[in-house]
Amino acid sequence: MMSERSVPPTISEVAAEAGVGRSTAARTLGGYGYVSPEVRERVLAAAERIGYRTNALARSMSTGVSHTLGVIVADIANPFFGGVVRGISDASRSRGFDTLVLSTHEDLDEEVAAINVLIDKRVDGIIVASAALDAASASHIEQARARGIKVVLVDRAVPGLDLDAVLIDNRAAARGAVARLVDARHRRIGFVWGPPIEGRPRRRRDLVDGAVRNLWTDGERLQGYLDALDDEGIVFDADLVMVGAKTEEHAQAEVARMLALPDPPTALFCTENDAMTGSLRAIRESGLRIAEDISLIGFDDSSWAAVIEPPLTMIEQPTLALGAKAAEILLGAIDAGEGRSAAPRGPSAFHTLETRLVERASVRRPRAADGSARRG
Amino acid sequence: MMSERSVPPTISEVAAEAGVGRSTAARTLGGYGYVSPEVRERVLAAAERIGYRTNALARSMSTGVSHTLGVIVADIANPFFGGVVRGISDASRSRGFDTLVLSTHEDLDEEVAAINVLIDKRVDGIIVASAALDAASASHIEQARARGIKVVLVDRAVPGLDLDAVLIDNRAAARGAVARLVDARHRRIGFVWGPPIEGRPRRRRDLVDGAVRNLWTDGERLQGYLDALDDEGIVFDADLVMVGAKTEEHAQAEVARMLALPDPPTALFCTENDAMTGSLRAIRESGLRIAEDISLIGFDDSSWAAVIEPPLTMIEQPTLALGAKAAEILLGAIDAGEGRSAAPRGPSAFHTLETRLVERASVRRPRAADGSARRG
DNA sequence: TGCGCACCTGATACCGGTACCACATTCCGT
DNA sequence: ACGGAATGTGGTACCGGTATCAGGTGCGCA
Repeated sequence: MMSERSVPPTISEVAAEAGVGRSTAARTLGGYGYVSPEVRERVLAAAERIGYRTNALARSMSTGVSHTLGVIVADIANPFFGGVVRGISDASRSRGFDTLVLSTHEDLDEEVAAINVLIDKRVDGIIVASAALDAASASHIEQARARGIKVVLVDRAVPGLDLDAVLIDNRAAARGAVARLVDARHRRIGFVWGPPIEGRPRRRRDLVDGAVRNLWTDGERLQGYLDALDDEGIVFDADLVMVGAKTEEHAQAEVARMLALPDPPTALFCTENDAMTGSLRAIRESGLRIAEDISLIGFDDSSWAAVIEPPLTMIEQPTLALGAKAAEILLGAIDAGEGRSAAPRGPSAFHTLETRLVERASVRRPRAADGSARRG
Repeated sequence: MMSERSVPPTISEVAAEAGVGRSTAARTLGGYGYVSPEVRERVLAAAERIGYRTNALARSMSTGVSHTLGVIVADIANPFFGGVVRGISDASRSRGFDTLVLSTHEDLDEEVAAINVLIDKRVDGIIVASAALDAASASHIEQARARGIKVVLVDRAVPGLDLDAVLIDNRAAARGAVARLVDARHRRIGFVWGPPIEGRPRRRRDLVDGAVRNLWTDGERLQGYLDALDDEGIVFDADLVMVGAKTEEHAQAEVARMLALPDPPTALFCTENDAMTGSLRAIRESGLRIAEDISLIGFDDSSWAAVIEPPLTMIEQPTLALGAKAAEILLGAIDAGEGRSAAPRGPSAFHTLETRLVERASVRRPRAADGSARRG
């Protein structure tokens, strides 16, 4: 046990206590070099006695490695990122790495600041769910790389950046979900959580551009929705996609608007948790019943979705796995980079993890399908 | 912009580039001491040119402060802790501090390891939601304090430890919720998420001991339940409290058991999110309707609770504020401790934040109250 | 007995900053 | 013209580790 002092003991004090030289104590405690069994024993006992703990900062200083990973996400309070961070944290800790988590509130400037903090703290690698939309706006990431810090992207790719990325196939997942709706004979399908553009565009192109220009995942999901529509030869109707602020309140308003249309949607595809709750509110207000009157599929499964009445069909993302995989790749790159600076790095790639469409009971045939089906 | 090299430039290189001495460069870049305007300009330009960034590790080495806070929670993927961490993170970043987050999976050994990591990394302060139940099992926390690291507890107090703690009044919140149920004429109220003890104890004492011996918050909430019962002179029935594994599945099983009782509960108080979803599953299976057949109040409000049918009455915890407050107190203590080691520290205290009972529609009078009320 | 070689230990020069202090200017008042 | 303050700069000793290397000891073998 250590004494009452509030300044932690150093290796020199251990050496003094054990009656050996500083370097001998350092060798035992650091686990390198040669020390005779008796001396080792003596040093260890002394260290124990005065409560010695290695100063990781000092060690990092001389070795040049910090055994710390930086993680940058939009919002740590979002359960999706919570899962990702936990996956990263568990995977890296088992390899002896700690994680410094920074949350950017989906703001690119804060992301740049976060990268700088991580550079300053000399982290060995960075995992980032970047808000950058293209290589041009991702120079901060290149900065980090130029300093020898390995970077891997998670959840969101940055088109044009040659970096490993661990993702789900947002486009395919969306397409699959919408296809499921079409299979159930829906032809009027609302898309909730669209691009935050002003006014109501009529051309698909404007919509896609708007989405892509705002958040990578949203763009992909919108594309998937469009893909599914195209697959089935359903004509696109701009009135059925939400535009504007990405808030639960606005989602509710937009869904209410869609529901009031002369030819309202019979199904809704929600790309996000708050989009789903907003939709649910609008549906309740309108007096419609889920499944019977309107079908629903959402992104990001949660325990609640399974217990509400009726239970909701949802797309499940492997959050923990996303994080764990990103950490593995990053740690691998760090190990590889140890030997050489411009190591024989494999080509960077997208690592796509599987999503799962968890079918429950919120999808049913529309009451009055405009196609061949007739009222139930 | 910096060159292609992957080793970051140091202050000496900036000095060379600017044609000044190392200390002069250090003084300009570090913002201390005296430098003439022209030289300052020259140094700044040189730094900019070669892309210099201060090595925070080296700085921490000489100054002894790391401007980093350690945060230890049970599970970063749990939305409750997600909110707390975000509160901490936002509050401390605005004061120039970064946060190192460690997640312990509710395991005391991992918590001890986490504390050691933070000691090794020389964090300036630690915020911990400890799994320790008393001072005896919290020696790792004392260790950190003995080394001059300030510690504040969040979410959970550790009886016997003289430390600041930022909490909600779990007992009062539970009591209030149960009182609300009693007001609605319920007398058979189930308690979901009890102590993980084996067998079915009949005495209150055993239950409380079991709960307290497992997790501080759970013990408090159970006490609050008991308080409310006592207030209203309702006899305690051990059959109405869940015991055993704290999982959604087991909660479901226990609620199913209660519902099958000859005199089943007419209301349920759930102390946790998974307890609530487990209960909801059991209720659905039994064919009962929420509110009409069985009333419900749960802990930890979420957007889902507001949108399901009927919307659920829930206790809302101020997660962000809990984290922010803890960070403020810790940062304050760090500032104060700067001057003197055994500073004129105010007495440590419990800082209790308000919870709110968000009344929605899951509480109604029982169909056939055994007291004065009669079937609706 | 002497030599070489394992075996073991302590000095010492880093890492990249901070901070103190000595020293060199310049400028001013007297 | 000279002492001394004001101003500005560079030298250098830390912080607490790591890592290399020189050197001391004791042993075996010729």
